[in-house]
Amino acid sequence: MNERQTSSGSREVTSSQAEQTRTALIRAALNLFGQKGFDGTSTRDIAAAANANIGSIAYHFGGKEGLRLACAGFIVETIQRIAGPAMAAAAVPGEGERGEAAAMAQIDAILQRMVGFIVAEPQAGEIVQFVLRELSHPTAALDAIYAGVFEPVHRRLCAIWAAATGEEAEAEETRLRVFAIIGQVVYFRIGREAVLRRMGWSSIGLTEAARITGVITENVHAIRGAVKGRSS
Amino acid sequence: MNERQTSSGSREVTSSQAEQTRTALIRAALNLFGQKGFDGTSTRDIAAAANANIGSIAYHFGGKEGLRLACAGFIVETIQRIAGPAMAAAAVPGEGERGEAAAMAQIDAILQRMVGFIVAEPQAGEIVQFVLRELSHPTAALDAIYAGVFEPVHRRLCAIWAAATGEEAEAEETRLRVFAIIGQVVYFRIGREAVLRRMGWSSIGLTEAARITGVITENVHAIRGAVKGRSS
DNA sequence: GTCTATAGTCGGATAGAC
DNA sequence: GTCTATCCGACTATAGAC
Repeated sequence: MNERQTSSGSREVTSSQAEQTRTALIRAALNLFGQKGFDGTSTRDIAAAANANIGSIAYHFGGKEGLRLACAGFIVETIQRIAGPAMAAAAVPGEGERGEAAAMAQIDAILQRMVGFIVAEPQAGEIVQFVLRELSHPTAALDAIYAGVFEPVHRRLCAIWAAATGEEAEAEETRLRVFAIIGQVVYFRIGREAVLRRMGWSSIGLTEAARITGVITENVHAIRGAVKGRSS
Repeated sequence: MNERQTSSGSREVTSSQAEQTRTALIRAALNLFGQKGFDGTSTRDIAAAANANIGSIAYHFGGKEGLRLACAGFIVETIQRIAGPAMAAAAVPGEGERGEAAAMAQIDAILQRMVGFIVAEPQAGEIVQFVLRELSHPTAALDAIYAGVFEPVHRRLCAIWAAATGEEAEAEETRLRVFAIIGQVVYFRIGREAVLRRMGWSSIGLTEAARITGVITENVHAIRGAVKGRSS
């Protein structure tokens, strides 16, 4: 019932019963929202999946809507934890031939990670689905995700692309170009069902992801070559 | 709008009262399903938007689920009516330098139309949204759309791409490449909300669509150059 | 063919016991 | 903090009047 921290020494890692229920609810909700949509998911299902009771949703999040917002926060944290270090570590290289080559190498690495996470990672499915739904019907949850993920990642990619091509990082053309590159990756998740049928694949695992990465990488290098060649 | 034809001779295109209600329901449903999702839309709303009564849905389509399937059929008809002639008229050119150039010209034209329709056309919004939802959670409606739209269009594009590059039309690489190209276009609809915010646009109209088309066209030409250059 | 009334189900929220 | 019982509203589907 009333769980109290024993006063003996170090506190547990704040995984109180309350916190456990909270995260269990978020994970269950994220999973179900991604799978069946916000409207298609009942709070009863969420509570059942989280092994919690219905009332706890209202208690912890104020209601279903609050739970959605909490999911957005969880997504931002997750992505920042996964992609944050990789992005930050990849300092934008200086100018010159060597810098450009280094920038392209970074892009290659990022593309591979993006395909791996967005397209092939089964665990990411729920996150991607959730975000896609928010994109087509924005709520307050999208604001958090845009500010915490979309904007910084896109800005970062623009900077690296600029370093790889000599273009202006925040030029309209650069921003559009980066969107087009992201689109190549993302479509393999969104159109996954069509891709599977057309390719005769039963799923997108490591093998298939490698094929996709190969094609996209080749495309991006070709585009970079054209952009660079244009200015000289 | 709708031709009022007496049922003398011509097909069932006659707009009897029943047929009128039917199509009004489909259009309303497509709009609302695309906007708020299948689960998020009530039959009451659909009936109200179509100026029909609730019972008529059961009468004409057997229920909400049947209405979804009818929407899929409507989408297939619409797309085939719009894109069908353009696709069919564009016969795959022969081989040789001239044929390849002609194929690229066709691709340019198709890209422009695709961006115009998918990204900028406000009327297409509901169709695109509906299809996206089906893609992420396939029902019987997707089967109809895949067979009637996705498969033929993608196959056609592969053939044209093959004519433009000398590659094999049904090679795994070609199919993936075409998906990547489509992805560049589609993302500007899916990620529209993110694009708008990042670009500082308030909507995607003719001006913005032209910018997008410009970038994507340049990308595709660059990719084609790389693929062609590789084999020689 | 169209409309109304109603049956039957399910969802979100909440009050109150523990 | 957690759980149960319950209210109220909204939904789909259907039967039957017109």
